[in-house]
Amino acid sequence: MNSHPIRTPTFGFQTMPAVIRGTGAWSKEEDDKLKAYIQRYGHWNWRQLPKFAGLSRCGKSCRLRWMNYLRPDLKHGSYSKQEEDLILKLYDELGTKWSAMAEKLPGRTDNEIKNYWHSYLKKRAKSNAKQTPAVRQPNEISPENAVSDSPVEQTSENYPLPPEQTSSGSVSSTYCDYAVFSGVNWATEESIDSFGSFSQPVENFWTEPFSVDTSFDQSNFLSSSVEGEFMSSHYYYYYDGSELFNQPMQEF
DNA sequence: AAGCCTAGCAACCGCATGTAT
DNA sequence: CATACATGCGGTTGCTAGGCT
Repeated sequence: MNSHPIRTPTFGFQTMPAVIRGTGAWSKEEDDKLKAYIQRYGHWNWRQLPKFAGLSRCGKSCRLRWMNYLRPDLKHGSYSKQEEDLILKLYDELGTKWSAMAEKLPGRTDNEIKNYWHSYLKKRAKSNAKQTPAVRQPNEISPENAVSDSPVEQTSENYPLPPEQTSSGSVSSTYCDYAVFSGVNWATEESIDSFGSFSQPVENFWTEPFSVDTSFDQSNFLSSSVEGEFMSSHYYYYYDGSELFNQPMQEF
């Protein structure tokens, strides 16, 4: 499938570029802008982000695009048998709590799981149900499944707390303040240098729309989904595979 | 070859929840 | 405590590609 067709439900295919329209399918250019911006500064405020990233999109749309498609830790492609079975099992336990399911399936998003369920697994579940008539209702917790012992389970309690709002910053951020998105490989000295100094991004960041800096090779940064971490002069950054956090240095 | 149908998937929408003021 | 704002979640829509007739 063409990954970025320009189309609009209202005006028809390719009548108006998405970058002008600000809705519809994302163009390669928009993806690059968003990806580069978040890698450089993090998603400190989704509502404001598109303005600074130079995108004609609403924050919600940017968030969705990042979460469901651009995040470097995402798996794309077909599901393994184990994943299918796990989704079926989780649906049995959780019902339509897609985000909760996504937590147990590293690299998969709630949207993706939901789509996969509706397009494929629902049928499989139905055929299974025919074979085994005594089917539990979704959300009904079975005794054998009541205790989650999934090795990939991680709750917010497992993470260090997100940063407090700093006295100098007027913007609160739940996850990452002007953070460079960090994964392994991308925390090399050269990588950090290519972004510029961490001690000075804030001023331009608040006042200038972001322009994509193509001087670094993004594919190198996106090639790894392994957890990683690095330090700036003031904050400690770490990436747990799905979220980026930072902590004031004194916390460590 | 052309038209129709359908599966798959990206994206949108509205509501719920969490957090700051 | 009330309100506003930001974010997250789940349901739904609509487009494309590919198979079928």
